[in-house]
Amino acid sequence: MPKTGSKPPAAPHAAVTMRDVAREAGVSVGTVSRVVNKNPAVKARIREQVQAAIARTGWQPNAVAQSMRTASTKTIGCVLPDIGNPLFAAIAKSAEEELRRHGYAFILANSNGDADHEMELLTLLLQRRVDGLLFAPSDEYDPRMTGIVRGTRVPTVLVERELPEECDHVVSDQRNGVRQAADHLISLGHRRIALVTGEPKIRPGRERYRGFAEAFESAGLPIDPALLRLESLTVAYAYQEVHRLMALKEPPTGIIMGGNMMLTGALRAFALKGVRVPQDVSVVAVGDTDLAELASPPITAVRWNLEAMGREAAVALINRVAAGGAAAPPEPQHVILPTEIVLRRSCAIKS
Amino acid sequence: MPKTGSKPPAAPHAAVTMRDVAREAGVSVGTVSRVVNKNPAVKARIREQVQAAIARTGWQPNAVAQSMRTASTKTIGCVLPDIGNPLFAAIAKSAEEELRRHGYAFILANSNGDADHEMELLTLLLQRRVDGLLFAPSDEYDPRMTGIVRGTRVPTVLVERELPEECDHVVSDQRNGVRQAADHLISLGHRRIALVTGEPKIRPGRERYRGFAEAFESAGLPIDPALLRLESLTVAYAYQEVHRLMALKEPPTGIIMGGNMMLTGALRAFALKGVRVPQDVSVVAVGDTDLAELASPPITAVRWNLEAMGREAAVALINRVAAGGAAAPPEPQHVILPTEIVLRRSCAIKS
DNA sequence: CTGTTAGCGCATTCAG
DNA sequence: CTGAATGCGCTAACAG
Repeated sequence: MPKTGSKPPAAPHAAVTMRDVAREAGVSVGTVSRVVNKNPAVKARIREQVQAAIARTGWQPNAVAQSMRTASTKTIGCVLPDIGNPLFAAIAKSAEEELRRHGYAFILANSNGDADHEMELLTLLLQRRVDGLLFAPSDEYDPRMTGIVRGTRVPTVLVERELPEECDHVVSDQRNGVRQAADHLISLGHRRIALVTGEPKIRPGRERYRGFAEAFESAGLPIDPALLRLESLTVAYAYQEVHRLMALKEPPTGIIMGGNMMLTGALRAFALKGVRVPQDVSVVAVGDTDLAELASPPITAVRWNLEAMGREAAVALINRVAAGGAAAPPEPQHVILPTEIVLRRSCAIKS
Repeated sequence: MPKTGSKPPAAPHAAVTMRDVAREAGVSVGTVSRVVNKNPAVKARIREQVQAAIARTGWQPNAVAQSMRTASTKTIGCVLPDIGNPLFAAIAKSAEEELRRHGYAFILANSNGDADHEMELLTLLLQRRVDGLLFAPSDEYDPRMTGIVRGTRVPTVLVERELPEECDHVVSDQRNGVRQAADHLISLGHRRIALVTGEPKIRPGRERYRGFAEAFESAGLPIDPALLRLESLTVAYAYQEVHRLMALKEPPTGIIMGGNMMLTGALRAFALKGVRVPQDVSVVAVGDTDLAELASPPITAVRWNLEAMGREAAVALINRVAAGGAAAPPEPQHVILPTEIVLRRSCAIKS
């Protein structure tokens, strides 16, 4: 078979490399590299030759080799408790979008709120040399976690969590949100108000309780500790504790569900027991969802901009990474997104 | 200052490498590599020395270099339409979990159902040399997409999509699900039944219509084309079309919302117009959600195991990747997960 | 303006 | 059983 002008498109898929392109174009690998990296110091004619050769060979740059050489992976690692929670799904989605617009890939991992597992994930991501970390730790006081975050040179941005001395963070103003929720119920005449939310080991747990306490304090009212359920953010916990709360001799007349998933548990408990909202109990959800909007009655809820959280976190990360430890402000940057309360029909005047 | 036995933990963070560990342990890099890779042909004593040196230096293997050398990234790329949709969030979550258990990292990207964007994402992931692809294309007939999938050597598993000749896939039996939904409404005496779902360019759109048609055919009933709305899976489309449907001179007496997000749109439309379920219209949702369960009345829904979808897809991928083009069955493997209908209180007998 | 070359950090021959 | 040497694919000096 006589040799024709152009070779077949490389061997049966023996991973075509830059060298193949160079040979095909009759130039050196350095020149191919320059064309790829848009170095302007390449003559137009040569550039075209190279581009043609790239097209002919079907070569695609090997990002692994590029990372090896440049010590930058253009990859962000993201560790969240649970992407199945619409809250984190929304944050991950908008963060991923913003990051990709800037050329970063997005490695996602779920910790399930398990600190041990979380350590493994962080280690894994660091070994993969991610350029930055988007992170919502399960326990802000875990010394292993703080050790890693402090020890690494990889820029880290926290979402809905804080390590104020160490990291940038993007959080929502849960304190004010719950404060408004409690104020609202108090203004309706409620005095026995329950708060069910997560532990103080993460920021939302602390801030929600704080907002709750502020509302009572400024109203000159005492908090009944029997109505505080501060142990978990899960649906199951919400279900169980609402159930118990409503079985009290003196049940609360108002309940604040301090967690995105928790309204589900509360509504399940109400359905089971035939509790009517708002006749039997007034409810405020923290975290607005389809369910809050479309339940009967629609549930008053505290909301904030999740899409902005992800985006802001991504922007913060990009700034840090781009600054490369250089021009970046040495002090951690903290952004706090506002919350607002959406009044619906789940809260009645205390009779 | 006299030299003490152990050096300071490397320079102020000059990325410690295997070479540093080797020097510290007084062995060669080859030996360090063997220890790390658990090569048994290393004397216990040396192994311990090396491990001590690793601990002392704080060295972490550089996964980028490993990938470069081994031509395997232990990374799976995942392109889904929208991680904000709980359906895909659940799939991504369980897939990620299974993959990580097998040592794979998980790069996630949202296509937003945009085919152009999708091409870029695929290209990006391929350049990053992912070991496999978990993918839900926006349009099964897009020739650019099929070209890439066919052309690459990277194993690809589709979820809720099919390219039966090219790829493994994991899908749910939407045809049967909608068939059951329609059968149910028909058995209740309904004849004017609307179906609102997505386009036939992706499997769920095709299969849902097929199940719908089967039910009518086997009941010997005609389909009124005016009640078919087959153009999109979005909340906005659901809202708009339900609105229009209920404004018809002869509105449907039953509606099947053929898409996970679509019940939200339907309930919004009902709320706005004061349409009562099931007095004014009976409703079946395809895709079970908190909203379907907890709405008033609770909505009859078709459901399937999302967690299994993600897991099965991950397993299929792992098998392909591990087989490395070798022992894997050459024919694509197809798994179809069953659906079931959950009867609730949203469907009434046609008066 | 383009070619040549030296590594990036590691796994893996091949010697010894 | 361990050390030395090679190269994965690419970028960035440096020469010319």
